[in-house]
Amino acid sequence: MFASSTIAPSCSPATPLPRSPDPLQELMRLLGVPDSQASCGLPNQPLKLRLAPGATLSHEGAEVDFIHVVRSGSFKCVRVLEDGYEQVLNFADRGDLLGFDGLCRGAHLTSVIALEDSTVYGLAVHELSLMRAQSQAFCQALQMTLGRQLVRAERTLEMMAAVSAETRLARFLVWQSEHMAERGESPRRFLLRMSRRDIASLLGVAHETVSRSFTLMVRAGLLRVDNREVEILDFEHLAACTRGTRGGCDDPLPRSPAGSAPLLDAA
Amino acid sequence: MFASSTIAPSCSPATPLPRSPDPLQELMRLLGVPDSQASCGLPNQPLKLRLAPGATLSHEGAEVDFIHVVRSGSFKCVRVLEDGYEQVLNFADRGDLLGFDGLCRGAHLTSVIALEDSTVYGLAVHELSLMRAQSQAFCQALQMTLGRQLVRAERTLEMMAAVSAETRLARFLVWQSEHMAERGESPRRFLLRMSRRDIASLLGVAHETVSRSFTLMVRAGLLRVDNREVEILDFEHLAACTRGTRGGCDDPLPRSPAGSAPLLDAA
DNA sequence: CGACCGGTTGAAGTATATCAAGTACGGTGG
DNA sequence: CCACCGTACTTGATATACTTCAACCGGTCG
Repeated sequence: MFASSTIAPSCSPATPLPRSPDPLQELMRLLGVPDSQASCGLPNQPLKLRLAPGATLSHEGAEVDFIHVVRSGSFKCVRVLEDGYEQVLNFADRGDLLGFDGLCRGAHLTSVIALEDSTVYGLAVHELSLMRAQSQAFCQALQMTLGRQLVRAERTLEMMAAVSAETRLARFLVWQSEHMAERGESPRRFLLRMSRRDIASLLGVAHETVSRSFTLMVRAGLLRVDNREVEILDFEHLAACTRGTRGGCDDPLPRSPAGSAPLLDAA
Repeated sequence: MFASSTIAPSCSPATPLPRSPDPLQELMRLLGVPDSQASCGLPNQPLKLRLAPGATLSHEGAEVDFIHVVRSGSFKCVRVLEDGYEQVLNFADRGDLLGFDGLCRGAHLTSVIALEDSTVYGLAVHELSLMRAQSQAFCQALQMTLGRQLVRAERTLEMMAAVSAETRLARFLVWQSEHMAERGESPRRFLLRMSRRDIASLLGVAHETVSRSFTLMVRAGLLRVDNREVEILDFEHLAACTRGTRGGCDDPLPRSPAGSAPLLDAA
C-alpha cells in the first residue's frame, strides 16, 4: 500500500502527437549532432509522445520496446525498493537518453515519471541496429549521449559521496546551476521541477533534512528560496560548501538562527 | 602533502606488451561480441598495456588519447577533491570500459589506478570513428558496453543511497558476490582487491565504520572475514541487510558482543 | 469546506564521524 | 638477525549531525 501510494498515479501513459516540423532533424539536434550531418538518411520518423505530470514513461521491470530522448519537460528515474521506499536515481531533461540502461538487461531498470508536461521521442529498439547501419552520425551521437549519461551518473555519485547533508545539497544546487547555464538559461535563478522528497531521495537523506539545509543556507545568505524557486545569492560561499567531503563545510553554516540573517522576503 | 600521499606512487605508467594470440578477437570477446561476428575487419591491432599495482592508467584532467578495456586485473577510478580526499567513484575489472566518460569532455574525469597486476587494451580515440565505420559489430558492442557501465553506475548509486552503513556494506558485498558469479567464480568466497579505505570512500562512510560493520556482520554469523578475503555464510540474512533503505536493517545486527557469536576461527 | 499534499519546524534518540590508541604485517637498514 | 618504520586494519570514547516522530502551515482539489 505504501509502495502504490508513493508511485505517481499511472494515468494514460502517453498520447502520441501526430505531426510536427521535422522530428528527425530535431531528434538529431537533441543528440548533439550538428545540423550539417543530420540529413543522413534514417528510415522512419521517430515516435513523439506527450506525457502529463505524474505519468510514467516506462515501468521498472517492463520489457524495453523503445528508448526515449527527452524533447521537453523533465523526468525522474526511480526504483521502488522492497520496503516501498521510492529511490530516485536520476533526473532527466532535454537531450537526455532514457531506457538505454535496460537494453542490455532486457527489462527497464527504473520507472521513469514525468515531473511536468513533457514530450519525448521514442526509438523502437528493433530498429536501432538498422539506424546504426544507416547513419554514422546517429551512431556516433548515440555514443556521445551515452557518454554524457555516464558523466551525469558520476556527478550524481560525487554528490552523494559527501557526508554532510548541506554539502550534498550545495553540490546539487551548483550542479543544477551549471546545468541551467549549459542550456543558456539563468544559472542564478531557476525553478526546481522536483519535490523536496525527490531531492532528498536522490541525495540519500531524509526530506526534512533537505528542508532544514535549505533554511540554513537561506539564513546564511547563500540563497533565496520561494518554494521550488531558487535564487543563488552567493556563488562563492555556496561553492565553498560543496567542498569538504568529510564533516560539513569548511566554514560551517550557523546552526542557530543567528541575529543578522537575510530572511527570504518579497521583492 | 595529504593529497600526494593518498595518490598511489605514479610509477612507470604502463609498459606495452609486444605480441599475443589474437588481440582483436579477445578485445571483441571482452566487449561481449559472440565469436561468430568478431571477424569483421577492424583496421589496426589494439594496444596492450600492462600495469603494476598502484600504477595509474589515466590521470584526472589529462587529455583523452585512448580509451581502455580491462583485460585482466582490476582498477579503481578516483577523483581527488580540493581537500585532498580521494573519492572512489568506481571499481573496474575484466570487460569494463575506461575513459569513455572523458571523451565528450575532452579530458579524463577520473584517475584510474591499478589495484593489482593488470592488463588493458587501448583504443586510440582518433581511430574510433574509423572502427565504428568498419565494424557494425564493434559499434554495437561498444554501445552495449556503455549500457553496462550505466547499469553499474546505477547500482553504485543504489548502494550509496542507503542511510545505514551496514546496509551499504551489505549491498556492496552482495553486488560483489553477484559480480563474481557472473564471471563464473565463487559467489560465496572471494578476495576483495581494494583496501578498506577504498571501500569506505565508495560507500561514502569513514573507513573505521567499514571495519566496524565488517566486525558486526562477522559476529552476527553472516560472514567470515580474513583481511581481504570474504566468505559469505548466510546469504539469506545478508540479503535482508541490503533491504531497508531507511535506518538500518529490518533485523538489526546486535550492537554489543552478544555471547553466542561465531567468531572467525581457523578451519 | 474538509482532506490531502508539500513543505517547514521542533524535540529526542541514535548512528556515525572523529580523535586516538593499539595490533599486525612487510619492507628497510643497521 | 633484529630494530625500525610505514601502512592497513581494528577497536574504543566522545561529540555531533542526522533520522525519526510529531505538529503545524499554506496551498489545491474534490
